[in-house]
Amino acid sequence: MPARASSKTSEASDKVSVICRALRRAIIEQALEPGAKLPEDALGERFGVSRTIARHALGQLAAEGLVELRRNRIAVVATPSWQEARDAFDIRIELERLVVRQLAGKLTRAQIAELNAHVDAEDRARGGTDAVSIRLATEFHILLAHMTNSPILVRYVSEVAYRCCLTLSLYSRPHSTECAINEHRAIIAALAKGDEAKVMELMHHHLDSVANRALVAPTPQRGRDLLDILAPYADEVTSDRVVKLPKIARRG
Amino acid sequence: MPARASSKTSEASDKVSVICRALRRAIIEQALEPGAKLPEDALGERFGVSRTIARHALGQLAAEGLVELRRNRIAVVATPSWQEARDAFDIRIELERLVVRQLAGKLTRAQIAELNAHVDAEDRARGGTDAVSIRLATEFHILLAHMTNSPILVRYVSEVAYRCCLTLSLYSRPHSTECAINEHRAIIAALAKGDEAKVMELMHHHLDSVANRALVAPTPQRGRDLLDILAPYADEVTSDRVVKLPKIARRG
DNA sequence: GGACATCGAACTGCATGCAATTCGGGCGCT
DNA sequence: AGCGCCCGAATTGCATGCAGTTCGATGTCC
Repeated sequence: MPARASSKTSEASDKVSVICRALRRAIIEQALEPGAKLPEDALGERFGVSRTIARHALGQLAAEGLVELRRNRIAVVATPSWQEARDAFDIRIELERLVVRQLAGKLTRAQIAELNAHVDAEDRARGGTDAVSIRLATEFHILLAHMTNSPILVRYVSEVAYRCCLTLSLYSRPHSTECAINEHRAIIAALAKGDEAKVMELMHHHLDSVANRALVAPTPQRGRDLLDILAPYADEVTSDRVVKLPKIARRG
Repeated sequence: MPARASSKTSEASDKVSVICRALRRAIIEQALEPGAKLPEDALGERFGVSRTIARHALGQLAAEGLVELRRNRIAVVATPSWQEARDAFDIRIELERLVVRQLAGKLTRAQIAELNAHVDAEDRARGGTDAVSIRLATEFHILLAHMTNSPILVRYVSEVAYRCCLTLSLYSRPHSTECAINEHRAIIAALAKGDEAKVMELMHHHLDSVANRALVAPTPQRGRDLLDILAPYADEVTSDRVVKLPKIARRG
């Protein structure tokens, strides 16, 4: 039997929403790297809308944490710190445990088939680029969330999964997606079997290992802002004698 | 010792942010009831800004789930369904268990004092209106989240707590806040003692009982839209013979 | 009395324009 | 060369204006 009566949870077809979706996808596929500039004019021109709309879209994405917005400054793709990335994964683990807890033993045959089809797609994409693999893996989790029919859960899982995606492009070493795919299959099996405890454990382990593979160590440097890197050392500077830093390594 | 090095996590001082904060507070204090209309013009005039800014603020609040935005229609304060309210509480329980798990045994004396001071304030407000009590109780949880120094966790806990607040004004019977205050004190004590398992259990029970006190039963009706109420019955109507409803009970 | 059509007011969707701020390259100085 | 300054171009912050849609009161007919 289905987990709950179905209902549509799709996003509106506003121009704003269209731009949001496009940017979101570009970001998680790493077409837009963390730190990439997103000027309102350029976005507006690219999508055939006015700056007002582009601006609104950036506001939405900033609310989701995918974009960083500072007053009077060009918006940039978010560059989460290592700690923020770890926090995001911790939250994600709890949320997705909740997802599979609600879903265990309550999926229809059609839903299980849909999940399997998705993992098949992941399998086929193994030869392609990392970006596509990562996107598909993320979408598997979002697909699961959708099946709870809880719009709020869908929103939070999606957001936090996107954020995790973002961090992968910052801190990840070239990783193998194969074991992740197998873990997806195991989760589907446990869901179908209805073993609630088992599937929660599987999901926990799955996300934890993804996080550990990705967030190898607090080795930022790459893509980090100089000021952030030096922040821990700032306390040692007496405030009346501020060190003027030479302008090197300033990412444009 | 402190849980983590402190950092500021306050919101920007944009005009948009100011309006967001004001509306958020008005909503959770029930000055604005669910379903209340929020025309862009009126907001702009009230806050001394243009419609563009008011519109942007509404977009942000919609992203947080506090406001409902439908194309070409006046924005309204969100009216969550009973099921959505239950979902929000379920998510909240997981998130706040994570909060206290991270915090157990890691609070400074100053932080514990701050928490106690807050609960004292809750105590003093017991004679006042329900709205203020609810707001203070909610802010206790947000204060806890802040102490994790995880901006992401703060954001999610805040959002979901506000949403829960919103549902209280919809489905809650006149409730007693006293036991909730005692539970807050118990949580502080367990945090100070560093009993991780105990505090997670306490938080779980606390939120669950708040939810159960509030969400007494699937008894919508009040403040619900007629169409939503009748949605479950819609399946029984053949689509070529749509029943035209008389225009009653249309909330303005 | 109650359902329906109609029309003006109200409101939203969006683009554009102007002021204020930031960015970045070139110039002069050491 | 290296560093700081300055100024024009680029960019954001915000208000306003116009077109299209919705809302609701009124009048009309049954």
